[in-house]
Amino acid sequence: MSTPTERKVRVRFAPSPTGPLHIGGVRTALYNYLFARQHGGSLIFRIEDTDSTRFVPGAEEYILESFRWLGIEFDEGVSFGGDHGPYRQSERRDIYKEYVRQLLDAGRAYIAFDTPDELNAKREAVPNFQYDARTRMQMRNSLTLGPDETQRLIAEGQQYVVRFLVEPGEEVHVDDLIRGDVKVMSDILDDKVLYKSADQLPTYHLANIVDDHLMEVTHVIRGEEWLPSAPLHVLLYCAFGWVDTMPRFAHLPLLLKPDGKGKLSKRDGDRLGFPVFPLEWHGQDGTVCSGYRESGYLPEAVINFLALLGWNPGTDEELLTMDQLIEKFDLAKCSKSGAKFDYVKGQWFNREYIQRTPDALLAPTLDAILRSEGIAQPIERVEAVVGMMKMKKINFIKELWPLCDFFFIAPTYSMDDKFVRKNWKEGAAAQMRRLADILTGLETFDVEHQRQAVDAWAAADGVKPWNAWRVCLVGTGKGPDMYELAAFLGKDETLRRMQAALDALPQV
RNA sequence: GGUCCCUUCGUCUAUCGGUUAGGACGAGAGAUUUUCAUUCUCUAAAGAGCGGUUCGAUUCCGCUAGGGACUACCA
Repeated sequence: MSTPTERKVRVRFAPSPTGPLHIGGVRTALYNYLFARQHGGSLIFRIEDTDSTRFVPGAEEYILESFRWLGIEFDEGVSFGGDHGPYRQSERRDIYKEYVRQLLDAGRAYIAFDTPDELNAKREAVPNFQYDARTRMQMRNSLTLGPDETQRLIAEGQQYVVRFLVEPGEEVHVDDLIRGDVKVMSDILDDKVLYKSADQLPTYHLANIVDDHLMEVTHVIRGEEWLPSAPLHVLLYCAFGWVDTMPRFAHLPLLLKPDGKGKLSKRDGDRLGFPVFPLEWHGQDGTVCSGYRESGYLPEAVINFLALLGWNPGTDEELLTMDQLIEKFDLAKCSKSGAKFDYVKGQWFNREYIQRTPDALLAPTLDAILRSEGIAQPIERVEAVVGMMKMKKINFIKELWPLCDFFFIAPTYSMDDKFVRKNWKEGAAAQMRRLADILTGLETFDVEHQRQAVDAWAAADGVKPWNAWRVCLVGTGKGPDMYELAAFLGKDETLRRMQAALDALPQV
């Protein structure tokens, strides 16, 4: 038999369709993707829907669309095909039944009839009650009832569960790629429920191990919240006799709340004003959760930001493309401690990516905003504005509108504006009249011709007309280089605004 | 309560026994500038505590403290 390291790398991301995909889940998927790509392996998309009561319609599609947007690609699984299917656990009932049977026959599991109510009562009555070697002989199960009575109850239609029989006194080792050798005594483990007769489905633990085995998964890369149940999973591999091909584990540090304590949760987004989901989510109860896409994040920025939360390449590089991440990613370099979710830095990543993205790709976003403001412009004009303005201090394209409205709407003039007061001083009106004359005389109204003419005059007369000119064209202290702005507005509009300013402002 | 994991600037982190403990975000200051920005320069800012091991510990070990996760017929 081959060892996991010799086998072709196969990893999986296996969410349960109970709602929108959490940003922590996105990071887990990303690490799996990077790992798979780096090793020329496969990434599998499996749906873990063994809890029929928590199924949420639309969640699966939402998850798929999120990964499409982010550029995380799967090789096989639900909606991708592959020869290890089906990849939806609810479609694998018969497979699980077979393996439950195996465990039962081997005496590694047993049938229990205790109802949820009975168990709750027990937990109330006995402090720290746990269904295990110390207590199982006091419960209603096949061990205490005997085979005949067990068969009779089943035939009678009593609901039951199958529990894993954990032998005490054993030291269980979880060999974790990030944390090293994690030891746990089997005594502290409880006899976990593996299968429920009520819906004919296994629980996570059983389905997970059976599927990972059958799908030939070589590495299980998942969140730290699974570390406590990892020993149980190891024991299951042992019980099935699959230790030789047991996957290697890597438990990732958790994403923590930016403030206070605890792991990042759904509600923190609304509370602190940043998305915790990749895409906007519309719940059935009418609630809407904001998404990174709709908030104006570029997928590359989200990927880069997430990749560095819990891992780093060991160098000072921070801006990394997906290809670079694939090349540099290393599970051994993952940190062990949880990372507070620093969304301010996430915004910085977005700013960096906006500045690196071609104007033509950014223009449609601004164009949509302009249209919502009732401004329709040829897309080339919008693109030009993006080009002039994207170096401003903005984290999102939507922040551009208040900074660039003057491109499309003639300003009003007021001495109440600090910038106007400061720059519409003695001689300003005369300067602007002279400037208007110069501009009027220009045959070609582009940046270079303006610069030549105006700079020559400014140098000869020793004047600095630019700020007063900005008052005329913008109305206040913002905007791009004056020549670029004037060229964009065109000669007519430029002169019109200058005249309007001269009419409206004091003749100083 | 029990079990496990974790602990370097406010935050994300580098350091794999010997460093002026480095970088980034954020903050502050300055320079440049045709406004706002950009860019550039600089500043403040950290090894939880206590014991060991060692010639030498941020680094290895132990204890304490703190944080986190798990403790369902949920994943």
